[in-house]
Amino acid sequence: MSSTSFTDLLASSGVDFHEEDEDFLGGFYPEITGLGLPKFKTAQPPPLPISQSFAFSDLPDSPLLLSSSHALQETYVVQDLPKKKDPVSREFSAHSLGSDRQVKVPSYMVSRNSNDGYGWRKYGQKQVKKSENPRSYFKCTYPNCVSKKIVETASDGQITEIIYKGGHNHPKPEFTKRPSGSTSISSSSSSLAHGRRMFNPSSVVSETHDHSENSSISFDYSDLERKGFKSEYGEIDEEEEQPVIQRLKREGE
DNA sequence: AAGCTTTGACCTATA
DNA sequence: TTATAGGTCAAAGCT
Repeated sequence: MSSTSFTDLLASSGVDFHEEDEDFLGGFYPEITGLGLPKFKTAQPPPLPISQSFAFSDLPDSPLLLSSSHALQETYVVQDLPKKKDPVSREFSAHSLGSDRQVKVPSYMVSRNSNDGYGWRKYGQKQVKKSENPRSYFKCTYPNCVSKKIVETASDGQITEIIYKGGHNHPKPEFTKRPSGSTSISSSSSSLAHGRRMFNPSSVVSETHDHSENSSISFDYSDLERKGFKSEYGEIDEEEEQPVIQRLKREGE
């Protein structure tokens, strides 16, 4: 348990990226809140193109997480392991066990462009002290959507951490507004139109610190899952993520 | 022309 | 109360 890999977590959760997308949606219960800290095999990020394949939408729905009265701020973290220290452990002890809910997975579970199916607009970048890498701040471009994410990238372009804040109040757009995109984000958007696997923490909840919002959590999630997830998952473009996932599965064996 | 990124300045929370 | 760090704004330029 102490050395549970992310793949192990998935496996132990009955999750199969390939064949059980629906189960994955509803059955992914990462053991991050009490027992050991998931130790992902992130010692060295693979040099291959990162694929946004991890459906974060599952994480917040975990009863394990939501059962906690401390399910407050919606924050998900996707992080790659830095050189030495073990930020996963740090972060988990600092957040997952506390009031914040942060979930970390290897960066190779996330596309280089943080392609999660939504349109994001960068509104800022900052070099923070706690990390050697600059953070980029993104907002969801969907009208009235307050969802945000913070992406930390290493100098080599590798995403080392992604933090999601707030929730989308809308389903994942089928198409983005810039199919001809010229930037990294936009180019990622072009693949969004292919209906990639959604990465949608927000459809689950909106950013709130109010416990009463938990009611909306289940509502949003179930609603979206019924109406949108299945159809979206049904047309997943696995061109990138499958190899990654297979790799993960192999590593986890 | 619209929408995006960049980037320095400003605002705010926290110790 | 103040210093610092993190987060956001908004103008300018780019695609």
